[in-house]
Amino acid sequence: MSAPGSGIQVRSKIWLEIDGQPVFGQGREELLRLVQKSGSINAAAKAMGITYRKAWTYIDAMEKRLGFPLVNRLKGGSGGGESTLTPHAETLLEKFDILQQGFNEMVNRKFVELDFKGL
Amino acid sequence: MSAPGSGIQVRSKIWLEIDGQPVFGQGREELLRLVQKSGSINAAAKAMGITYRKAWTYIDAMEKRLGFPLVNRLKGGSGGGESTLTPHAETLLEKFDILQQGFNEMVNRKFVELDFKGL
DNA sequence: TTTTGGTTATACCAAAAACGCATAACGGTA
DNA sequence: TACCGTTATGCGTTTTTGGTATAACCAAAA
Repeated sequence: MSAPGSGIQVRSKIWLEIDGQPVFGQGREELLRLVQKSGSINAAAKAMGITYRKAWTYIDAMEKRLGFPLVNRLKGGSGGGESTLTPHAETLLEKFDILQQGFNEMVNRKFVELDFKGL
Repeated sequence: MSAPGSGIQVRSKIWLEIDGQPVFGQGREELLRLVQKSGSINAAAKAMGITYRKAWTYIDAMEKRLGFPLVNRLKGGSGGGESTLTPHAETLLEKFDILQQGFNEMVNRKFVELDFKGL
């Protein structure tokens, strides 16, 4: 058996909830950023390595729980369709990014200080 | 529909992983503390409002992944049996508690500063 | 020696959630 | 009108989770 504590690592996460239901977190942030960048839910899903179905479900759930749209969707057209972020979504991304900044680093620093590896 | 941002709240958590598998977090910390206090996995489960089955599964998974025992278990005997924490478990609880201290408060402060309610 | 009682341990079935494939709807463009 | 790539969704399958029932265990009491 390996030495106690080896390979152990700390992880942390922040997310938003409404009525105890998760509404926004790191994974969904990345998804929205990729939609913003690519103009397509489909392309964003591929970039994340998840199915379109899953990406769509995430976005749909977010919007239903928040009560306002995050993505403007267009079906058909020249490119087959496209998706852009609403101003609400942009604001959300901006604030969440600030909220998250530095937290992981801080946690990791404390983790090392406490010497979890040498339990 | 309600005003945007109303009812929204921030949540955060820290946990330990080995090979990407969760090994220790807030729920499991509480479970171990209750085992410590009551001397029984069964009593701890009841106090947390979960089934013995679930509590046992948590502890078993933690031990398997960590590679060392957290709970000394005794079957049978006068009280039917009993469970106590190993020194490793005590150390783990202590360190994790420090790691977690202040984290939630800090997140909440930043959340208010950013005015998520008024998205 | 036998029974009792409360705990640990596990097998097994049910319910729920996640997953992903298949298919329809859509509308510029050629 | 046919085509193409995207959005949208139904539905069966797989995986995960959960809970109930049951066995194993052993000190002490009967």
